[in-house]
Amino acid sequence: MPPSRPTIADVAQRAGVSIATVSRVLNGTAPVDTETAERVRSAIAALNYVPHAAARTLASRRTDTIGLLLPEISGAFFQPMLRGVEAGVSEAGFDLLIHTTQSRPENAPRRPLGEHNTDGLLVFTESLDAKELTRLYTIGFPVVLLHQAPPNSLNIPVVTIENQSGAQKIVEHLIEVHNCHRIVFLQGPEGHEDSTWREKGYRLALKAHGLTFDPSLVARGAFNRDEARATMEQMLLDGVEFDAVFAGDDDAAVGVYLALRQAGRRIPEDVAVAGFDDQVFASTLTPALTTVRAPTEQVGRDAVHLLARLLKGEQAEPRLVLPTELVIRESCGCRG
Amino acid sequence: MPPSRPTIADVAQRAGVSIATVSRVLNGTAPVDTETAERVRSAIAALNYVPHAAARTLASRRTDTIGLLLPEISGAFFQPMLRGVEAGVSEAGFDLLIHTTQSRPENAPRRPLGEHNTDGLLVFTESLDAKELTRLYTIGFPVVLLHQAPPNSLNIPVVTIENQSGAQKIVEHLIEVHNCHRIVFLQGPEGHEDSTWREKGYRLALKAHGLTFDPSLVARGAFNRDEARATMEQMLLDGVEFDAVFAGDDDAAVGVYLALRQAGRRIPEDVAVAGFDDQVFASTLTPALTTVRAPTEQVGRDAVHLLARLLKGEQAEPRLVLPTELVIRESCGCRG
DNA sequence: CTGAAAGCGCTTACAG
DNA sequence: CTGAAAGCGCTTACAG
Repeated sequence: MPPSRPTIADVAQRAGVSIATVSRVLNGTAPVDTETAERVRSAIAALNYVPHAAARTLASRRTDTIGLLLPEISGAFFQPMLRGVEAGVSEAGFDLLIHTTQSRPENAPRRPLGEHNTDGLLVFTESLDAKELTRLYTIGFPVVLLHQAPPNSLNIPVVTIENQSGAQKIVEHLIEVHNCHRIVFLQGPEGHEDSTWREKGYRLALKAHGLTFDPSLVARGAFNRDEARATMEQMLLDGVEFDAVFAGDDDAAVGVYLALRQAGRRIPEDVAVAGFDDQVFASTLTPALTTVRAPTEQVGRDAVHLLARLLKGEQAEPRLVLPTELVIRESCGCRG
Repeated sequence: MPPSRPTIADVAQRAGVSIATVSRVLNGTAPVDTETAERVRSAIAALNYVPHAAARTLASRRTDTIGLLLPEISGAFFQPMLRGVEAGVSEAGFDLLIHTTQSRPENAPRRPLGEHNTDGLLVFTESLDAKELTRLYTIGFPVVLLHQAPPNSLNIPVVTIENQSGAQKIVEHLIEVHNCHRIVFLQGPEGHEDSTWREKGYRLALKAHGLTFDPSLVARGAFNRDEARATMEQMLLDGVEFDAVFAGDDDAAVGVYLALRQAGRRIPEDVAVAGFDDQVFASTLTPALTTVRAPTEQVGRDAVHLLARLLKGEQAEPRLVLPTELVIRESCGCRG
């Protein structure tokens, strides 16, 4: 950077004051004579001076920035969450920096987001390992977890949704209203907590209606269209019998639609289908998808506010569980 | 952070070496005795030491991080671009930090992403003002612009797409194949360069076929579903006559669909409709949308590689214009 | 191969 | 209200 940027010393010199004074007018951290302050301000303007954030961070140990760690950013699921986080961050007066874990180069142990460049972190499921989470906890760095309980029962706050009761309700709808008895459940990715809870809800619903759990009806859909489609095709090939599919989430439900359609099974006449999330596209599918609405945008917003409270040193609830809601459309057999 | 993190001095002390040596094994910047290095490495492991990036940045003036500046992140349009950027960044061995302009708190002149925490910046249309762009250029900071020419004819590289010829081709298709004569054009947001070029293409197509340009057929769709819908409804109310709509982009095309449907106009029988981008949903609309495919993911990927070359001090082309392609489906009147 | 020391650009007690 | 100076945690010539 040859012409290079001006430093606080350049400003101080031009204004004929010490760098301490420049720092004070910059941050409003101590009273400065009006006239002096004016001189400093015009020096700043004349030089087009912008403070060097890394230096500021190093000296002050504050960044006014919140970090968001996600596995990926391009999934439709993350859109509402990002919207909520952006809104929350803006309301709370912070800056937002986002990093997606998926884009990490292999075996590069760098930490693009952490205590060195943020005041606190929002961490979505699977995007930080237990070791790093423990390290952050140990040094007292503020973290809020999204859709994931803390490892080793660390006391890290969590914002998540009512997965279990949502799942239970939708499966019970399938059983009670549509008389389904052999209901497939498609699990999410390995170790994904949302999936674990939804499976519990699924099992509870079966149990509540005296249906026995059949392991051959459970398989991995990975919350992913293509994987769910492949799994469904395999079950069809294997001749597994079923009259409904609870796809785990809406993305997987789309894969189920594709597989069933290709196999000539009608939805909902031959097979009822249900999703989870109520993503934007759910209502535009044919038939419109019956699903569970997850307040994903609110999760993002609430997580930011919770973190903001932590940053102020205030007390914060250790666990926020946002309610989900049944959305009955047509894929279960009801009429829109 | 009371228990606080260990520093390089702690590691040095524990390993019985100087901090310079620790730095060397950390960065592999100079040969270190195997045994010494081993001692240092175990000290690092024992203390769970992680270098403080702000300090490292301040001292070394490198971050190994690329910044991406976007107006927003939750639009469907940005998904492929983000995917491309993530892939490119990962291939090039950098970290990625994303900031959305939209989330900036009002009148807070902070710079969440800049020369202090990144080695270079990818800047999408409208997300950085001319003044800041000029400042970055002046200090020699590497920047690549996306879908936007540099202000004040600064020599900043650009990656964009063939907007004009794409637009011209699709409008000519409407004229030549479907005999449309009164074609509405919906402009993008104020000052949006993609829109300017697409409008030029639209006008060229009219001109090439001897159709006169009618200002009453041009209105703002803002590349936005709801705004396009409202605009379309107003035109319908005003009794403007037209036999086709080139919506500016696919999002706006959805708004056009909604407005036309509500007014009882059939697509394509009464009105032909065309979009731009070929977003994921374009093929699933009813009728399937005729549009122009924009290589948005490739734009993201190429921009990263261009920036990476800049960072190595290599020469880079000042302007990369990726080709677009006509995608004929049903909304123009062709049969799928 | 290794260390002492200067320096990166700021903030913040401490004096005055 | 203002300045001199220490310090934030690193990297990197410079010596040896």
